[in-house]
Amino acid sequence: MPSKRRLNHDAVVEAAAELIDANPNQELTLAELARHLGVRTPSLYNHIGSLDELRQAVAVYGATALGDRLGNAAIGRSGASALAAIAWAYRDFAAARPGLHLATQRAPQADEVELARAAGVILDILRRVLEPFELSETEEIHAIRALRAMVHGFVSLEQAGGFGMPVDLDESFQYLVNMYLAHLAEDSGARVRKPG
Amino acid sequence: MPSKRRLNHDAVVEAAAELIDANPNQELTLAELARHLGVRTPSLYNHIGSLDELRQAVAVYGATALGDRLGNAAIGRSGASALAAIAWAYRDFAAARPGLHLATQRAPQADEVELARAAGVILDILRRVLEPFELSETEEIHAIRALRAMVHGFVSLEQAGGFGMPVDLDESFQYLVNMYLAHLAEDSGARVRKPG
DNA sequence: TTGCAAAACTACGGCCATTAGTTTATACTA
DNA sequence: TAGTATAAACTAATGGCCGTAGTTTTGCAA
Repeated sequence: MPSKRRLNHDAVVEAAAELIDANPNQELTLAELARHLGVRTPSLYNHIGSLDELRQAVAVYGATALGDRLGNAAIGRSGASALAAIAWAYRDFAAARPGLHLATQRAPQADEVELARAAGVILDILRRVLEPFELSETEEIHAIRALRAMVHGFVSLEQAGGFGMPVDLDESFQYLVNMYLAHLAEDSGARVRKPG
Repeated sequence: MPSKRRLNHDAVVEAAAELIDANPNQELTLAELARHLGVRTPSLYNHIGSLDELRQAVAVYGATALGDRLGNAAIGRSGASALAAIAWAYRDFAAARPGLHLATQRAPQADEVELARAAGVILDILRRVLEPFELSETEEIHAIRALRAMVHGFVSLEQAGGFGMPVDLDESFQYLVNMYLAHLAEDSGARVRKPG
């Protein structure tokens, strides 16, 4: 028997995240969320400004959760090992919270501040993990963009059911990660081997 | 002065594609499409079954257009040159028709037949272009998945505004393509160099 | 010229987001 | 412990959307 006065902003955002994880393909509605929370739709407006604002909050929530996971994955590792762990942690996150991962993609324009902060955390993690490879500033950005594109693309296609062939997806993902690490080792190794 | 009896299924689908290209971020509505076509919303139902069915038709239209572009890009090229041309053609397509590219992603479940056909065309193009590398069946699938993931991921992040750093995006894309081609050459080259 | 099929229309129902105004529960104060 | 203020719930209502039913109109074909 739920008493009144039990919701708050975070509880609504987390419930929305659960809802889209349960049904990643259909989009979030306030009506469905209210039903799920045992509340009338207008009551949600005591805690959120609008559906769009809620979507933004969910995106921030997802980006923060993702950053936590990636940061944890990198603890105690360095170099190629850390990069591989991060890549797999990203894929694990998307598998565990598919709706949240999707919601994090659709970038809203306004109120970028919080989302940018969450994205900045992830960027910092990647930068620190790439440090030992001693890339130039430009190369580092290329490398970060490449990693993000590869991992995000693979996971998105996988979740959309875009990979139909009967070959193990884990192996394909490992193939992709290996490609990235080999390229990085080659670039970095070439520089180390040719010091002056 | 538009006369009556001028719409048909293809015209509606193409108008929908134009509409989402003009506004890739907001989703397709029949009301807006009808306004754009100078027609009342129910009139559209003479040519489509439902909004969902229209979305599927737009996805098929987009996948077919993409397949055409990729096929054209590969004409007269082979090996690494063909792969690079295909990657760039994909990115060009997404830049030219951002809404159509997005619509092609969201894979509907039902009526997969037509979409599967369009996807099969693209798969065949990639397979034929990869032939000279003489990969095993499994390696070929890994290679196709990797290419799709990289290109799709880069383009998706680029269009979502996910790349904020001030470094040229063309160069980053080239970095990614080079990584792929180098990996492929190494694998293939290793096999050729070590024949027995 | 006339008839018919298809493509347009009007009218309507149901669901959704959102706003306005009201009631009620909880927490703080005395 | 009793009273009050605040905030969170509610009901009611609006306008937009998709989709259906039934009607009118158009353009082609006989």
